[in-house]
Amino acid sequence: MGRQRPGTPTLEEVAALAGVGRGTVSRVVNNAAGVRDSTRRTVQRAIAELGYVPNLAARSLAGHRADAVALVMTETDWRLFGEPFFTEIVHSVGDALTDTPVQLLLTLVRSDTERQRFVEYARGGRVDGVLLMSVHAEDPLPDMLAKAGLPTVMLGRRSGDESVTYVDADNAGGARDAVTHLLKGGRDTIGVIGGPPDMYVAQCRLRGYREALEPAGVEFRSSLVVEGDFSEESGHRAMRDLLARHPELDAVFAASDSMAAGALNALRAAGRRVPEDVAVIGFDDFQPARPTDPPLTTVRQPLEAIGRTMVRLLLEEMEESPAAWRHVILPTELVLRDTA
Amino acid sequence: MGRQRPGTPTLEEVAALAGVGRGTVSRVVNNAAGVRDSTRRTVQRAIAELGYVPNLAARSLAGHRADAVALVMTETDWRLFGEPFFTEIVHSVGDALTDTPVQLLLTLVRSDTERQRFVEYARGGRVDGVLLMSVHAEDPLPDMLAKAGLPTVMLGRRSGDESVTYVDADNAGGARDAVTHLLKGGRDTIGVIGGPPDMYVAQCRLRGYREALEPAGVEFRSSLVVEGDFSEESGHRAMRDLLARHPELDAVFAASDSMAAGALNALRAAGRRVPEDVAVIGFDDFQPARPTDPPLTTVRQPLEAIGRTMVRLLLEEMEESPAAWRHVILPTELVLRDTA
DNA sequence: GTGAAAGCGCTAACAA
DNA sequence: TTGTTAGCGCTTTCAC
Repeated sequence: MGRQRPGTPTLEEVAALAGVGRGTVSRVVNNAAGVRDSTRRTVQRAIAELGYVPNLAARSLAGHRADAVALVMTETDWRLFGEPFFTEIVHSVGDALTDTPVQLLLTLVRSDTERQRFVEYARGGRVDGVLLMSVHAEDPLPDMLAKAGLPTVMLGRRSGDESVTYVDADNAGGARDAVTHLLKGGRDTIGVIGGPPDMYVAQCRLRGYREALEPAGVEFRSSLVVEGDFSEESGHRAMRDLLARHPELDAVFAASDSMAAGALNALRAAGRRVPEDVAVIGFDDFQPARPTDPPLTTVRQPLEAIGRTMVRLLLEEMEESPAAWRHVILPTELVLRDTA
Repeated sequence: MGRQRPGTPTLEEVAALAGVGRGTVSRVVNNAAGVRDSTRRTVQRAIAELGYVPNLAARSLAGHRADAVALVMTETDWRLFGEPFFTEIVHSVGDALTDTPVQLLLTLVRSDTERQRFVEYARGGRVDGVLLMSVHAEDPLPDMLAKAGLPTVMLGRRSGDESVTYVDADNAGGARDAVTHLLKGGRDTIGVIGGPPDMYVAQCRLRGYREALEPAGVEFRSSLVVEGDFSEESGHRAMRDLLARHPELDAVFAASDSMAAGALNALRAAGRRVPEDVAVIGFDDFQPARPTDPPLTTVRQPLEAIGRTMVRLLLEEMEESPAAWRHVILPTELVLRDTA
């Protein structure tokens, strides 16, 4: 497991070649002020000549920082890897870090072994902060990191009273908007394809559904609620169940776009026209699975803003460890794409 | 950008509490031999009491290794993120590392800035080796890493005479098998949906197609070749072009499963029955995009073995930097799934 | 089997 | 503006 990369020049050798002290070279390398321009150039030449690259372990040890942050995906998130949701978050996090010297590290945590390994990695000082995509209520990782005093920001929350800094979308509000839109369109038998009930995000979206029904005077019926797992396949299955139970339904709100896509196909297979007979609204603003799919009305999450905000909060916590955690909830937007 | 995590206990404090020397604690922490069992237990108790976690920067600095490897995805690979291809590789790489103390770091390189940042990270000694998924011919990253003396293993190769250690599937052979199978089934007007011509993997798969035609006495016609970019959409488009040019074709070999899925839909939209009228074979053994899709005959790459082999080669190069690079080509397998 | 001591290469504080 | 110096916390000889 050992490795050597001998022959790597050190600060000291650069200093010797440039005929200056170690401190000066360090200042040049770190772009610090207080170095005469001519000196700086001399040093830069020496750096180039030797092909000097700073030893990051030494820098970390002396400087008490790693200049790196981790974006952790748990087993659960991993399934979302393919979703534009995930892609966009990673992209926006990456974008938010481009102007900093911070390296972004994606890590996959699938088992307790890996969880343990990662915690040791993080506590060992290899990263200055952690972004978590995990949202499952029972995941101990957020608390392990928080207990270790590591700046941590979560995407979404595990429950209503989350004790770790997080950024979330207004899930209940988005769902409310979607269902209200359907009601205004004259639909009143609206099925719901919900997410896993143990995920807070799913609870919120279901709550939004109920909150929209009330002011419209439409009674909530639990037989109109079917449970999915955010996957397209589960949406398909759920839609078939719903149709069997309520052939008369005229609209469906799905808690994710993947499930909405599955529902769409199930409806078509059953001979229903979408959206004429049954309107479908999804959540997340993923692109349709196939280019041949019709555009779907959906609740858009501001993914770019979510990623950017997560980074902002993390960097802030890294600067000055704040006394308390903070929460940011970002608004969603109903994107109408149906022709009917 | 600064950060502190004060109050973290050090080796020295553990040694003091346990009433032993620093060296002994180090041996215990690293599970090294040569410590009396009773001493070991005393030390472990002290470690637990203090909640000691090794400072990885110090360990790296003194031990000349990082106990971490990076799996780099370039912009190009990023699009594959969603594909089971990618997922499986990452999983098998992760699996291959579970029994080692090596942390796997996924990193995304989208721009020259990020490329530069990563190279500094790697050359700075934060990782002991690098796994590359990039396969584009013009990517300078492999050479940058090789020049820096970093153990590097690529998935796929950039050209026929690759100068960096790599693991690849037998792409030409797999394509040959697929097309031979079609020919044996009595199909002789076989369209090809190829990948980007600047990618070696695409060249190999196209070559395999030609190699299969020859012994069968079927003439190669360039009008039967259409270029895609591995995406489902490009497969759809390509299939329409092919149909327009050769309405009489009775089979299609697509250089990726995504393109095969796109082709499948285009064929259906054109009223062709699959596989009765037109047989389709893909490559990669991705799952069909939708649960409602019929199973597709495909050329399976041994993804698990590829990931495992990459890790094995990398660990070997990390142990003893070898004099020369090595190549491993793994066989593919034709998986028949069509009913016809 | 164990302790002491010499670095690893850098940052940052302090002198000059 | 620049050089000097004291660590950062660990691994690894080398004595004992």
